[in-house]
Formats: sequence, C-alpha cells, structure tokens
Amino acid sequence: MEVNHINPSCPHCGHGDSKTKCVQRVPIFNHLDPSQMNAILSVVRSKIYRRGELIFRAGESSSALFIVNRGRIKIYRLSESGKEQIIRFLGPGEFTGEYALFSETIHESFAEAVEETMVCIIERDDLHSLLLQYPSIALRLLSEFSKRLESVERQTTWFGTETVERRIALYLLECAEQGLLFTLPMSKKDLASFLGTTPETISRKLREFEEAGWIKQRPHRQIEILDQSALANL
Amino acid sequence: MEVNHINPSCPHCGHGDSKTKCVQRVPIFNHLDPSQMNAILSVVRSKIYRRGELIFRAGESSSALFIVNRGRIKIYRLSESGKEQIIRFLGPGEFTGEYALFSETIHESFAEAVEETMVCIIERDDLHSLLLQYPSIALRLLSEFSKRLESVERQTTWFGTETVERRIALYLLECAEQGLLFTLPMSKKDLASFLGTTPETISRKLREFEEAGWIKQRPHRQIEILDQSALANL
DNA sequence: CGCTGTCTTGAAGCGTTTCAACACAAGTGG
DNA sequence: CCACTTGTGTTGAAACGCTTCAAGACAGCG
Repeated sequence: MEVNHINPSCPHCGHGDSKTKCVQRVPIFNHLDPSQMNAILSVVRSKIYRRGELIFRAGESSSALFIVNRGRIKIYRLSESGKEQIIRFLGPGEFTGEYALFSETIHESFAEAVEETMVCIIERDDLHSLLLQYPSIALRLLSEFSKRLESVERQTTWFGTETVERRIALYLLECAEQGLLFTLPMSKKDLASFLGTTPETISRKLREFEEAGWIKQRPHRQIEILDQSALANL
Repeated sequence: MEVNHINPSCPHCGHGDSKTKCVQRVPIFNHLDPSQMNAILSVVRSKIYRRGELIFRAGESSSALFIVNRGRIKIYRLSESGKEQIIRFLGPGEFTGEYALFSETIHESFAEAVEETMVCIIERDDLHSLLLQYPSIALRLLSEFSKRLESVERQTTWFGTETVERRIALYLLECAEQGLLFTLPMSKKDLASFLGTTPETISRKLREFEEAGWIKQRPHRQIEILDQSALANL
C-alpha cells in the first residue's frame, strides 16, 4: 500500500521519534524501563491510513496489535442481516487487534479509519515474545482487557434492559462527565448504530430533550447539558 | 460461612485431590509442567456455595479468580432501572472474577450459584505473582479474555441489530451445534433475560416455531431442531 | 461551488411489552 | 411420600415505543 509523505516528520522518512511518542502515550506502556522500551520500539512499525480505509476486516486471519498514534478508528461488526453495529471508537493512545491476537481465530469485526490516521503496529509473534519476556506488560494488557469487558458488558446491559430514550440519556450523561458542554465524538448516524437505534429516533429524542429544557444543541455537534437529574430520572 | 459436609470426598475434609482435578480441567491450566501445577495448587482453596448464594456482588472490591469445579454459576448485572441482565453461565472448568482482578475497581456484576456449586479460588495477589513467574499462563489468560470479548460483542451486536425473533432463532442454532436434540441450559425466564426480552415473548415465539414445524419442544426443557435453514433464514 | 452524505420531520405500521389470570412444575416441610 | 408453597411457564388482549419509508433541508468535503 502507498503512503502519502505529507510532512517532513513522517516516520517513514527516517525521523522515527514519533514512534517513540506513540508507544509512550499508550497507558499499558507507561513508565517502562529503557530496555523494555527499546524491545518494543525494535518491533514496532507504523503506517498511515486514509479516511475510510480498513485497518482489518472480518474474515481475515492475519493479526497484529494496532495502536492509534493520531487520528481515529471505528470498530464495528456486521450482523447476519447486514446492519452495522459500532462497538467502539479508538483515539490516540488506544489500541485494538486483540481478538485474533491470542486465539487462533479470524477477525469478526472491521476497523476503519474515520479520518487520516497513523497507526503503530506490533505483529502477533513479536508481541507474544515481548509478553513472555516482560510479564508485567502482560499484566497491564490483562487489566486493559478486563476494562473493555466491563465496558462492553455495560453496553449489552443497556441494550437488553433500557429503552432507546434512556440509552440516549445515559450516553449523554456519560459524555457530560468531561464537562456539561461537549462535542459528540461521532456523527448522529454512527451514534444511532452505537446505541442500537436509528438516526431518526436520535434526532427526535434530542429534540424532545431540548423542548423539555434538559439540553441545548449547538452547531458542530456540540451539546450542552442543562438538567442532569432530569435525564437521569427518565 | 458454614459449609455442609455432605459427602466424604469433600475437599474441606482433607481429601484434597479434587482440587487438582478442578485446576486440571481448566483449559488455561492444561498441560502445565509439574512445578507450575504445584505453584498453582499451593495457592488454591476451595469453597462450596448453596443454590442461590452469591459468590460476589456488584459494589464489592475484594477479588479473586473463581473456577467452577462442579455446579453452575450465573453472572448478571442490574440495570439502572433494576432489571436483571444475564451476561453468561459458567459450568465446570470455566472461571470468572476477571473484572476487579486486574483493574483497581469494584465488581459491577453479580455471581450467583444456580445449584450447589464447588468453586476453586485463587486470590488476586497470588494470581499476580503466579502470572509474573509463569508468563505463558498470562498469555493463555489473554487468549481466554479475547474469546470472551468476542462473545460479548457478538451478543451486543445481536441486541442492537436483530429482532427478538431472530435472536431466539440464532440462540437455538448456537445450541444445536452440539446436536439437534439438546436441553436448554437455563430456565426460559433466564433465557429471556439473556436474550433481552420477556418470558412471555420466548414462550410465544417457541410456540410459533413449533407450529411452523421448525422445532419440537419436549419435557424437561428439551428442544429438537427440525429445520435449521428455516430458522437461519428468518 | 456543486455534489454527496447526513440530518430532520411527518405519518403509518408493526413488533414487542405489559398486565392479568391461570396451568404447571419444582423444592420444602410435615 | 404427599400436600403445600413458591416460582416458572402459558395465553390473550390492549397499549406503547420504535422503526420504516419518503421527502426535503442542511452541512461538509473535494
């Protein structure tokens, strides 16, 4: 695959320091001693994906650990009936690839760059030897996996037990934890897929919330929460 | 907590060999060399829970790895609105406790014995030193976690994209992988919670499937699949 | 600036839930 | 072991929430 060499600090051109930055900003690689860091850096390569490009797709067996350096990736599945279900978004410092990484199975999900995205890549075998050599990194990875499990199970519980209206309200409240005025991290179409509903319903419910005086919608996907408790008590 | 010493091979009475059997039947502990096996056995203790007893509950911070030796455990969450969402069932050889095990958080789910259940327990700190000493076990755990992630994400995708009818059909097909005549592994009430619907709907849909000639319901929760492709093409 | 994809709004339709009542099975205690 | 009690399973009718389809407004990327 061809890579656009847009800026002079592109790691493909030999200025490899951004690779270090990428690895350092990943929580599970924080505060490693120099020997560990060098071991990681020696097996990391990086690659740039353009908007809409797939990092991996369901059905593939080849696998690696993909760390987002800059840009954003969306992970989704296609149901039997062909509908798209968004599992999660990855921003800088977050990683994916875990499924096929340890089990001898194929990918069941798709990973797509939603904007120009630079990714650091550690191949499966390299990762395995790394983890065998530095078990403390394996423990951090286990910690990260268990967090993911919690988060996906919480999503499942919402889907199985809450109405669409409450799911939307709960999602807004979760966003509001980082400030009452925030920007939706995705399009409303994607939000609909993420919350297991349709864009139409998202649109209608947000308008209802606004008419009730609980939120205020602003341009550029910004939302301001005016009444947290009303949303929580739905 | 009091334990009923019902039978003479109870591990609490000093006949500890069933502890070994319990550990050996766990896939991630298969084919270990004797030193690894002894290291595990030295930190394992076992405990018996009666039907309905909780192994852990949401809000608790204490944590350990729980391995089912005999019996069955159900893992569930309570939604904001108080409804029960079953995440999964554990049979002999399967384990749980992963959430609070590696992250410094509290449990978000409940674990309940659905019948008299014997559990082998490895405390958090013991497990950590075990994994640091034997990284290959950590890799197996990672593999198991990634399988779980796949499975929960598949469930989420079903909830978000499929109708209740298709979810039930897909579930039956999954059960049928181990034979066209099988016993439902849980009550229909629990199945409803697992599939994100109500017992009434389960009852009605199974009757519809039966009237269409696709399945046959027999006593004691047995179901026979008569037409797989009809269920798959719903 | 134009085109493509996202967002909004309305009205109709449908799948699923809810409530209530009863049949049935399983576990408990006499 | 039977009767009792408790919980699980079934069935009907009504109500509700959400999706679907269609059409137009808007925004954003090339």
